[in-house]
Amino acid sequence: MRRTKEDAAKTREEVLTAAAEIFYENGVSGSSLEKIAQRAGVTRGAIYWHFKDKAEVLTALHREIRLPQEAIVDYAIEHGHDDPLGLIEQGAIEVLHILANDEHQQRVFAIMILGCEFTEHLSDAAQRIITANEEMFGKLQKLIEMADQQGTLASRWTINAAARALQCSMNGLFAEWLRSGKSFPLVDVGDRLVRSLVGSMRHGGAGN
Amino acid sequence: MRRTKEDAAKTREEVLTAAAEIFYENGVSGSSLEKIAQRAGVTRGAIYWHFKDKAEVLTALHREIRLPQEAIVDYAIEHGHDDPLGLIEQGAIEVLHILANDEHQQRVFAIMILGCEFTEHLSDAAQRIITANEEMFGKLQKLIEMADQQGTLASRWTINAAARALQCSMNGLFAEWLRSGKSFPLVDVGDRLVRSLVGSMRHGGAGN
DNA sequence: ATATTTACAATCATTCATGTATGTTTGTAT
DNA sequence: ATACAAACATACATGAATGATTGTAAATAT
Repeated sequence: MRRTKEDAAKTREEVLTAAAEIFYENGVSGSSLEKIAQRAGVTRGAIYWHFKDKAEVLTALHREIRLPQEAIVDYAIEHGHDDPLGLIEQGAIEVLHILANDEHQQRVFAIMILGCEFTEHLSDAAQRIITANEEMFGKLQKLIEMADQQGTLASRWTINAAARALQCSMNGLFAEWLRSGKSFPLVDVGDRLVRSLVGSMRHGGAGN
Repeated sequence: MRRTKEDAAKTREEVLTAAAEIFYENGVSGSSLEKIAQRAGVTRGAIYWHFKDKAEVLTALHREIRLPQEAIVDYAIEHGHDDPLGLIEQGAIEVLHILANDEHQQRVFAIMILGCEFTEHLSDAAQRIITANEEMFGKLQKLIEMADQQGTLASRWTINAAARALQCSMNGLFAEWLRSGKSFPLVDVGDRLVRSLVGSMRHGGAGN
Protein backbone atom coordinates (compact mmCIF):
# COMPACT_ATOMS: atom_id res chain seq x y z
CA MET A 1 0.00 0.00 0.00
CA ARG A 2 2.87 2.29 -0.68
CA ARG A 3 1.65 5.74 -1.71
CA THR A 4 3.17 8.34 -3.99
CA LYS A 5 4.79 11.42 -2.55
CA GLU A 6 1.67 13.49 -3.09
CA ASP A 7 -0.39 10.87 -1.30
CA ALA A 8 2.00 10.95 1.62
CA ALA A 9 1.85 14.71 1.85
CA LYS A 10 -1.91 14.44 1.73
CA THR A 11 -2.12 12.01 4.62
CA ARG A 12 0.28 14.22 6.54
CA GLU A 13 -2.09 17.13 6.05
CA GLU A 14 -5.07 14.98 6.97
CA VAL A 15 -3.34 13.97 10.17
CA LEU A 16 -2.73 17.61 11.01
CA THR A 17 -6.30 18.69 10.38
CA ALA A 18 -7.57 15.72 12.36
CA ALA A 19 -5.16 16.64 15.16
CA ALA A 20 -6.46 20.20 15.17
CA GLU A 21 -10.01 18.93 15.55
CA ILE A 22 -9.21 16.39 18.25
CA PHE A 23 -6.96 18.77 20.17
CA TYR A 24 -9.65 21.41 20.01
CA GLU A 25 -12.30 19.05 21.32
CA ASN A 26 -10.35 17.25 24.04
CA GLY A 27 -7.34 19.38 24.76
CA VAL A 28 -3.81 18.30 23.93
CA SER A 29 -3.19 15.98 26.83
CA GLY A 30 -6.69 14.60 26.57
CA SER A 31 -6.12 13.55 22.98
CA SER A 32 -4.54 10.21 22.13
CA LEU A 33 -2.74 9.54 18.90
CA GLU A 34 -5.15 6.69 18.39
CA LYS A 35 -8.10 9.08 18.29
CA ILE A 36 -6.29 11.38 15.90
CA ALA A 37 -5.44 8.45 13.68
CA GLN A 38 -9.05 7.28 13.61
CA ARG A 39 -10.28 10.74 12.72
CA ALA A 40 -7.71 10.95 9.95
CA GLY A 41 -8.63 7.49 8.69
CA VAL A 42 -5.19 6.00 9.29
CA THR A 43 -3.43 4.09 12.05
CA ARG A 44 -0.96 5.33 14.62
CA GLY A 45 1.77 3.91 12.44
CA ALA A 46 1.17 6.64 9.89
CA ILE A 47 1.41 9.34 12.52
CA TYR A 48 4.61 7.91 13.94
CA TRP A 49 6.00 7.84 10.44
CA HIS A 50 5.46 11.55 9.85
CA PHE A 51 6.01 12.80 13.40
CA LYS A 52 8.17 11.76 16.29
CA ASP A 53 5.46 12.03 18.92
CA LYS A 54 2.44 14.07 19.94
CA ALA A 55 4.51 17.11 20.83
CA GLU A 56 5.90 17.25 17.33
CA VAL A 57 2.40 17.16 15.90
CA LEU A 58 1.58 20.15 18.06
CA THR A 59 4.62 22.13 16.95
CA ALA A 60 3.81 21.32 13.35
CA LEU A 61 0.37 22.82 13.90
CA HIS A 62 1.94 25.87 15.46
CA ARG A 63 4.26 26.39 12.52
CA GLU A 64 1.24 26.58 10.24
CA ILE A 65 -0.26 29.67 11.77
CA ARG A 66 1.22 33.11 11.74
CA LEU A 67 0.61 34.50 15.15
CA PRO A 68 -1.65 37.55 14.90
CA GLN A 69 0.87 39.60 16.81
CA GLU A 70 3.47 38.93 14.18
CA ALA A 71 1.03 40.08 11.58
CA ILE A 72 0.61 43.37 13.42
CA VAL A 73 4.31 44.01 13.41
CA ASP A 74 4.72 42.89 9.82
CA TYR A 75 2.05 45.28 8.76
CA ALA A 76 3.77 48.14 10.54
CA ILE A 77 7.13 47.29 9.04
CA GLU A 78 5.70 46.99 5.56
CA HIS A 79 3.96 50.32 5.65
CA GLY A 80 6.80 52.45 6.89
CA HIS A 81 7.33 54.30 10.12
CA ASP A 82 6.18 57.88 9.72
CA ASP A 83 3.40 57.35 12.25
CA PRO A 84 4.27 54.28 14.36
CA LEU A 85 1.31 54.58 16.70
CA GLY A 86 -1.08 54.93 13.82
CA LEU A 87 0.41 51.91 12.13
CA ILE A 88 0.13 49.86 15.27
CA GLU A 89 -3.50 50.86 15.49
CA GLN A 90 -4.22 50.04 11.87
CA GLY A 91 -2.26 46.82 12.00
CA ALA A 92 -4.01 45.64 15.12
CA ILE A 93 -7.41 46.33 13.64
CA GLU A 94 -6.38 44.58 10.45
CA VAL A 95 -5.44 41.51 12.45
CA LEU A 96 -8.81 41.55 14.15
CA HIS A 97 -10.49 41.18 10.79
CA ILE A 98 -8.13 38.46 9.68
CA LEU A 99 -8.59 36.34 12.77
CA ALA A 100 -12.32 36.86 12.83
CA ASN A 101 -12.61 35.30 9.38
CA ASP A 102 -10.08 32.46 9.46
CA GLU A 103 -11.58 29.48 11.24
CA HIS A 104 -8.49 27.33 11.01
CA GLN A 105 -6.32 29.96 12.65
CA GLN A 106 -8.97 30.41 15.29
CA ARG A 107 -8.93 26.70 16.06
CA VAL A 108 -5.18 26.37 16.23
CA PHE A 109 -4.93 29.55 18.23
CA ALA A 110 -7.57 28.26 20.61
CA ILE A 111 -5.58 25.07 21.06
CA MET A 112 -2.47 27.02 21.93
CA ILE A 113 -4.20 29.36 24.34
CA LEU A 114 -6.87 27.19 25.91
CA GLY A 115 -6.12 23.56 25.17
CA CYS A 116 -2.43 23.49 25.95
CA GLU A 117 -0.79 23.45 29.35
CA PHE A 118 2.00 25.90 30.02
CA THR A 119 4.02 24.30 32.77
CA GLU A 120 7.22 25.13 34.56
CA HIS A 121 9.38 22.77 32.50
CA LEU A 122 7.90 23.79 29.19
CA SER A 123 7.27 21.59 26.26
CA ASP A 124 8.88 22.37 22.95
CA ALA A 125 5.70 23.75 21.46
CA ALA A 126 4.92 25.91 24.49
CA GLN A 127 8.44 27.29 24.37
CA ARG A 128 7.97 28.30 20.75
CA ILE A 129 4.82 30.19 21.62
CA ILE A 130 6.52 32.07 24.42
CA THR A 131 9.48 32.92 22.23
CA ALA A 132 7.24 34.21 19.47
CA ASN A 133 5.41 36.32 22.03
CA GLU A 134 8.62 37.83 23.30
CA GLU A 135 9.82 38.65 19.81
CA MET A 136 6.57 40.37 19.10
CA PHE A 137 6.92 42.40 22.28
CA GLY A 138 10.39 43.51 21.29
CA LYS A 139 9.20 44.74 17.93
CA LEU A 140 6.27 46.56 19.50
CA GLN A 141 8.72 48.16 21.87
CA LYS A 142 10.86 49.43 19.02
CA LEU A 143 7.90 50.90 17.21
CA ILE A 144 6.77 52.74 20.32
CA GLU A 145 10.31 53.92 20.89
CA MET A 146 10.19 55.46 17.43
CA ALA A 147 7.02 57.26 18.41
CA ASP A 148 8.66 58.46 21.59
CA GLN A 149 11.62 59.87 19.70
CA GLN A 150 9.19 61.71 17.46
CA GLY A 151 7.62 63.18 20.56
CA THR A 152 4.28 61.55 19.86
CA LEU A 153 4.19 59.31 22.94
CA ALA A 154 2.08 60.73 25.74
CA SER A 155 3.96 61.47 28.93
CA ARG A 156 1.70 59.22 30.97
CA TRP A 157 3.13 56.20 29.19
CA THR A 158 6.58 54.69 29.24
CA ILE A 159 7.82 52.71 26.29
CA ASN A 160 7.80 49.43 28.15
CA ALA A 161 4.44 49.94 29.80
CA ALA A 162 2.81 50.91 26.51
CA ALA A 163 4.16 47.88 24.69
CA ARG A 164 3.08 45.56 27.50
CA ALA A 165 -0.35 47.09 27.72
CA LEU A 166 -0.95 46.59 24.02
CA GLN A 167 0.36 43.04 24.13
CA CYS A 168 -1.74 42.10 27.14
CA SER A 169 -4.91 43.67 25.84
CA MET A 170 -4.65 42.04 22.43
CA ASN A 171 -3.82 38.61 23.77
CA GLY A 172 -6.50 38.92 26.41
CA LEU A 173 -9.01 39.96 23.80
CA PHE A 174 -8.30 36.92 21.62
CA ALA A 175 -8.21 34.53 24.53
CA GLU A 176 -11.45 35.78 26.02
CA TRP A 177 -13.15 35.76 22.66
CA LEU A 178 -12.18 32.16 22.02
CA ARG A 179 -12.87 31.02 25.56
CA SER A 180 -16.33 32.53 25.50
CA GLY A 181 -17.11 30.63 22.32
CA LYS A 182 -17.03 33.84 20.27
CA SER A 183 -19.94 35.17 22.27
CA PHE A 184 -19.17 38.80 21.53
CA PRO A 185 -18.23 40.73 18.38
CA LEU A 186 -14.44 40.57 18.25
CA VAL A 187 -13.96 43.30 15.71
CA ASP A 188 -16.34 45.72 17.38
CA VAL A 189 -14.89 45.38 20.87
CA GLY A 190 -11.33 45.16 19.63
CA ASP A 191 -11.69 48.22 17.45
CA ARG A 192 -12.84 50.38 20.34
CA LEU A 193 -10.24 48.92 22.64
CA VAL A 194 -7.33 49.51 20.28
CA ARG A 195 -8.40 53.02 19.33
CA SER A 196 -8.86 54.00 22.95
CA LEU A 197 -5.54 52.57 24.02
CA VAL A 198 -3.50 53.98 21.18
CA GLY A 199 -5.38 57.24 21.54
CA SER A 200 -4.32 57.49 25.15
CA MET A 201 -0.75 56.92 24.06
CA ARG A 202 -0.74 59.76 21.60
CA HIS A 203 0.87 62.90 22.90
CA GLY A 204 -1.56 65.77 22.97
CA GLY A 205 -4.20 63.39 21.78
CA ALA A 206 -7.05 61.84 23.69
CA GLY A 207 -6.39 60.46 27.13
CA ASN A 208 -3.44 62.59 28.10
CA MET B 1 -3.49 5.79 62.65
CA ARG B 2 -6.76 7.56 63.15
CA ARG B 3 -6.18 11.30 63.56
CA THR B 4 -8.14 13.95 65.35
CA LYS B 5 -10.31 16.34 63.39
CA GLU B 6 -7.68 19.04 63.47
CA ASP B 7 -5.11 16.59 62.14
CA ALA B 8 -7.43 15.63 59.32
CA ALA B 9 -8.05 19.24 58.38
CA LYS B 10 -4.33 19.79 58.43
CA THR B 11 -3.57 16.95 56.03
CA ARG B 12 -6.35 18.21 53.79
CA GLU B 13 -4.67 21.56 53.63
CA GLU B 14 -1.29 19.95 53.05
CA VAL B 15 -2.74 18.00 50.17
CA LEU B 16 -4.10 21.19 48.65
CA THR B 17 -0.85 23.10 48.94
CA ALA B 18 1.02 20.14 47.52
CA ALA B 19 -1.48 19.95 44.69
CA ALA B 20 -0.98 23.64 43.95
CA GLU B 21 2.76 23.09 43.69
CA ILE B 22 2.55 19.96 41.55
CA PHE B 23 -0.14 21.38 39.30
CA TYR B 24 1.93 24.52 38.85
CA GLU B 25 5.01 22.55 37.93
CA ASN B 26 3.54 19.87 35.67
CA GLY B 27 0.14 21.16 34.65
CA VAL B 28 -3.08 19.55 35.80
CA SER B 29 -3.17 16.61 33.42
CA GLY B 30 0.54 16.06 33.85
CA SER B 31 0.18 15.64 37.59
CA SER B 32 -0.68 12.29 39.13
CA LEU B 33 -2.32 11.94 42.48
CA GLU B 34 0.64 9.80 43.43
CA LYS B 35 3.01 12.73 42.98
CA ILE B 36 0.74 15.02 44.94
CA ALA B 37 0.51 12.47 47.73
CA GLN B 38 4.28 12.12 47.89
CA ARG B 39 4.75 15.87 48.03
CA ALA B 40 2.18 16.08 50.81
CA GLY B 41 3.79 13.22 52.68
CA VAL B 42 0.76 10.93 52.50
CA THR B 43 -0.52 8.19 50.23
CA ARG B 44 -3.18 8.36 47.56
CA GLY B 45 -5.57 6.85 50.06
CA ALA B 46 -5.59 10.08 52.01
CA ILE B 47 -6.37 12.12 48.93
CA TYR B 48 -9.20 9.79 47.94
CA TRP B 49 -10.56 10.12 51.46
CA HIS B 50 -10.83 13.90 51.26
CA PHE B 51 -11.60 14.29 47.56
CA LYS B 52 -13.49 12.28 45.01
CA ASP B 53 -10.87 12.59 42.27
CA LYS B 54 -8.34 14.97 40.75
CA ALA B 55 -11.00 17.26 39.37
CA GLU B 56 -12.40 17.79 42.83
CA VAL B 57 -8.97 18.73 44.12
CA LEU B 58 -8.81 21.34 41.40
CA THR B 59 -12.22 22.80 42.20
CA ALA B 60 -11.27 22.91 45.87
CA LEU B 61 -8.25 24.98 44.92
CA HIS B 62 -10.43 27.29 42.89
CA ARG B 63 -12.86 27.78 45.76
CA GLU B 64 -10.00 29.03 47.87
CA ILE B 65 -9.36 32.11 45.80
CA ARG B 66 -12.04 34.68 46.16
CA LEU B 67 -11.17 38.16 45.22
CA PRO B 68 -11.94 40.58 48.03
CA GLN B 69 -12.82 43.13 45.42
CA GLU B 70 -15.93 41.17 44.53
CA ALA B 71 -17.46 42.23 47.80
CA ILE B 72 -16.88 45.89 46.97
CA VAL B 73 -18.47 45.47 43.58
CA ASP B 74 -21.43 43.63 45.04
CA TYR B 75 -22.00 46.42 47.52
CA ALA B 76 -21.89 49.03 44.77
CA ILE B 77 -24.37 47.13 42.64
CA GLU B 78 -26.79 46.75 45.51
CA HIS B 79 -26.62 50.26 46.87
CA GLY B 80 -25.72 52.24 43.79
CA HIS B 81 -22.71 54.46 43.46
CA ASP B 82 -22.23 58.09 42.53
CA ASP B 83 -19.20 57.28 40.36
CA PRO B 84 -19.37 53.73 38.97
CA LEU B 85 -16.47 54.20 36.57
CA GLY B 86 -14.33 55.53 39.38
CA LEU B 87 -15.27 52.52 41.44
CA ILE B 88 -14.25 50.16 38.66
CA GLU B 89 -10.95 51.95 38.29
CA GLN B 90 -10.30 51.95 42.00
CA GLY B 91 -11.36 48.33 42.42
CA ALA B 92 -9.25 47.12 39.52
CA ILE B 93 -6.15 48.87 40.80
CA GLU B 94 -6.78 47.46 44.24
CA VAL B 95 -6.93 43.97 42.80
CA LEU B 96 -3.62 44.56 41.09
CA HIS B 97 -1.98 45.24 44.43
CA ILE B 98 -3.59 42.27 46.08
CA LEU B 99 -2.61 39.83 43.38
CA ALA B 100 0.89 41.20 43.13
CA ASN B 101 1.50 40.39 46.80
CA ASP B 102 -0.28 37.07 47.29
CA GLU B 103 1.87 34.26 46.00
CA HIS B 104 -0.65 31.55 46.67
CA GLN B 105 -3.34 33.30 44.67
CA GLN B 106 -0.82 33.86 41.91
CA ARG B 107 -0.04 30.17 41.82
CA VAL B 108 -3.66 29.07 41.77
CA PHE B 109 -4.46 31.69 39.15
CA ALA B 110 -1.56 30.49 37.06
CA ILE B 111 -2.86 26.94 37.28
CA MET B 112 -6.30 27.99 36.16
CA ILE B 113 -5.09 30.18 33.33
CA LEU B 114 -2.00 28.38 32.08
CA GLY B 115 -1.93 24.87 33.50
CA CYS B 116 -5.50 23.83 32.84
CA GLU B 117 -7.03 22.80 29.56
CA PHE B 118 -10.29 24.35 28.48
CA THR B 119 -11.84 21.91 26.08
CA GLU B 120 -15.10 21.68 24.22
CA HIS B 121 -16.75 19.32 26.67
CA LEU B 122 -15.60 21.11 29.75
CA SER B 123 -14.58 19.58 33.01
CA ASP B 124 -16.34 20.51 36.19
CA ALA B 125 -13.53 22.76 37.34
CA ALA B 126 -13.17 24.52 34.01
CA GLN B 127 -16.90 25.13 33.95
CA ARG B 128 -16.72 26.79 37.35
CA ILE B 129 -14.00 29.11 36.13
CA ILE B 130 -16.00 30.12 33.10
CA THR B 131 -19.08 30.70 35.21
CA ALA B 132 -17.17 32.88 37.62
CA ASN B 133 -15.83 34.86 34.69
CA GLU B 134 -19.29 35.39 33.29
CA GLU B 135 -20.60 36.55 36.64
CA MET B 136 -17.77 39.03 36.84
CA PHE B 137 -18.65 40.29 33.40
CA GLY B 138 -22.27 40.70 34.38
CA LYS B 139 -21.34 42.79 37.39
CA LEU B 140 -19.07 44.95 35.29
CA GLN B 141 -21.91 45.40 32.85
CA LYS B 142 -24.29 46.58 35.53
CA LEU B 143 -21.81 49.09 36.88
CA ILE B 144 -21.21 50.53 33.44
CA GLU B 145 -24.93 50.65 32.83
CA MET B 146 -25.23 52.78 35.94
CA ALA B 147 -22.60 55.09 34.55
CA ASP B 148 -24.45 55.26 31.25
CA GLN B 149 -27.70 56.21 32.93
CA GLN B 150 -25.83 58.98 34.72
CA GLY B 151 -24.57 60.20 31.38
CA THR B 152 -20.94 59.60 32.29
CA LEU B 153 -20.27 56.94 29.65
CA ALA B 154 -18.49 58.30 26.61
CA SER B 155 -20.43 58.00 23.38
CA ARG B 156 -17.67 56.03 21.70
CA TRP B 157 -18.37 53.11 24.02
CA THR B 158 -21.34 50.84 24.32
CA ILE B 159 -22.12 49.15 27.62
CA ASN B 160 -21.26 45.69 26.36
CA ALA B 161 -18.11 46.70 24.55
CA ALA B 162 -16.82 48.61 27.55
CA ALA B 163 -17.41 45.72 29.92
CA ARG B 164 -15.77 43.26 27.52
CA ALA B 165 -12.80 45.51 26.95
CA LEU B 166 -12.17 45.82 30.66
CA GLN B 167 -12.58 42.11 31.23
CA CYS B 168 -10.27 41.17 28.37
CA SER B 169 -7.61 43.66 29.31
CA MET B 170 -7.50 42.66 32.95
CA ASN B 171 -7.51 38.94 32.24
CA GLY B 172 -4.92 39.40 29.54
CA LEU B 173 -2.78 41.42 31.88
CA PHE B 174 -2.81 38.73 34.56
CA ALA B 175 -2.27 35.92 32.09
CA GLU B 176 0.62 37.62 30.36
CA TRP B 177 2.22 38.58 33.65
CA LEU B 178 2.08 35.03 34.93
CA ARG B 179 3.10 33.46 31.62
CA SER B 180 6.10 35.74 31.35
CA GLY B 181 7.25 34.68 34.80
CA LYS B 182 6.35 38.08 36.26
CA SER B 183 8.91 39.70 34.03
CA PHE B 184 7.29 43.13 34.12
CA PRO B 185 5.85 45.31 36.90
CA LEU B 186 2.20 44.27 37.11
CA VAL B 187 1.01 47.22 39.16
CA ASP B 188 2.80 49.80 37.04
CA VAL B 189 1.55 48.54 33.70
CA GLY B 190 -1.88 47.68 35.03
CA ASP B 191 -2.33 51.05 36.63
CA ARG B 192 -1.64 52.90 33.41
CA LEU B 193 -3.78 50.49 31.42
CA VAL B 194 -6.80 50.76 33.70
CA ARG B 195 -6.61 54.52 34.04
CA SER B 196 -6.31 54.96 30.29
CA LEU B 197 -9.18 52.63 29.54
CA VAL B 198 -11.54 53.98 32.15
CA GLY B 199 -10.48 57.49 31.19
CA SER B 200 -11.51 56.84 27.61
CA MET B 201 -14.87 55.64 28.86
CA ARG B 202 -15.60 58.78 30.80
CA HIS B 203 -17.91 61.18 28.99
CA GLY B 204 -16.20 64.49 28.34
CA GLY B 205 -13.12 63.05 29.95
CA ALA B 206 -9.94 61.91 28.35
CA GLY B 207 -10.11 59.80 25.23
CA ASN B 208 -13.42 60.96 23.85
C1' DA C 1 14.18 -6.43 -14.02
C1' DT C 2 15.70 -6.22 -9.70
C1' DA C 3 16.83 -3.97 -5.42
C1' DT C 4 15.79 -0.87 -2.29
C1' DT C 5 13.22 2.42 0.07
C1' DT C 6 8.91 4.45 1.24
C1' DA C 7 4.73 4.74 3.63
C1' DC C 8 2.30 2.89 6.14
C1' DA C 9 -0.57 -1.35 9.02
C1' DA C 10 -0.57 -4.65 12.65
C1' DT C 11 1.05 -6.50 16.75
C1' DC C 12 3.32 -6.47 21.14
C1' DA C 13 5.34 -5.28 25.57
C1' DT C 14 5.59 -1.93 28.97
C1' DT C 15 4.46 1.79 31.67
C1' DC C 16 1.42 4.47 34.30
C1' DA C 17 -2.51 6.44 36.39
C1' DT C 18 -6.73 5.45 38.11
C1' DG C 19 -10.34 3.49 40.99
C1' DT C 20 -11.62 0.28 44.26
C1' DA C 21 -11.35 -2.83 47.87
C1' DT C 22 -9.65 -4.07 52.01
C1' DG C 23 -6.82 -3.72 56.13
C1' DT C 24 -5.44 -1.19 60.30
C1' DT C 25 -5.13 1.99 63.78
C1' DT C 26 -7.03 5.13 66.77
C1' DG C 27 -10.28 8.76 68.37
C1' DT C 28 -14.87 8.98 70.36
C1' DA C 29 -19.37 7.99 71.99
C1' DT C 30 -21.87 5.15 75.26
C1' DA D 1 -14.79 -1.41 78.51
C1' DT D 2 -16.68 -1.87 74.21
C1' DA D 3 -18.50 -0.78 69.81
C1' DC D 4 -18.27 2.03 66.03
C1' DA D 5 -16.63 5.04 62.78
C1' DA D 6 -13.07 8.19 61.19
C1' DA D 7 -8.68 8.66 58.82
C1' DC D 8 -5.90 6.95 56.58
C1' DA D 9 -2.28 2.97 54.34
C1' DT D 10 -1.77 -0.99 51.44
C1' DA D 11 -2.69 -3.92 47.76
C1' DC D 12 -4.78 -5.07 43.53
C1' DA D 13 -7.21 -4.94 39.20
C1' DT D 14 -8.04 -2.54 35.12
C1' DG D 15 -7.59 0.11 31.08
C1' DA D 16 -5.49 3.30 28.36
C1' DA D 17 -1.66 5.29 25.98
C1' DT D 18 2.79 4.90 24.49
C1' DG D 19 6.93 3.39 21.94
C1' DA D 20 9.04 -0.27 19.56
C1' DT D 21 9.08 -3.96 16.48
C1' DT D 22 7.79 -6.34 12.62
C1' DG D 23 5.34 -7.06 8.32
C1' DT D 24 4.33 -5.62 3.58
C1' DA D 25 2.92 -3.78 -0.73
C1' DA D 26 3.93 -0.54 -3.87
C1' DA D 27 6.87 3.29 -5.74
C1' DT D 28 11.19 4.49 -7.20
C1' DA D 29 16.00 4.12 -8.27
C1' DT D 30 19.42 1.51 -10.79
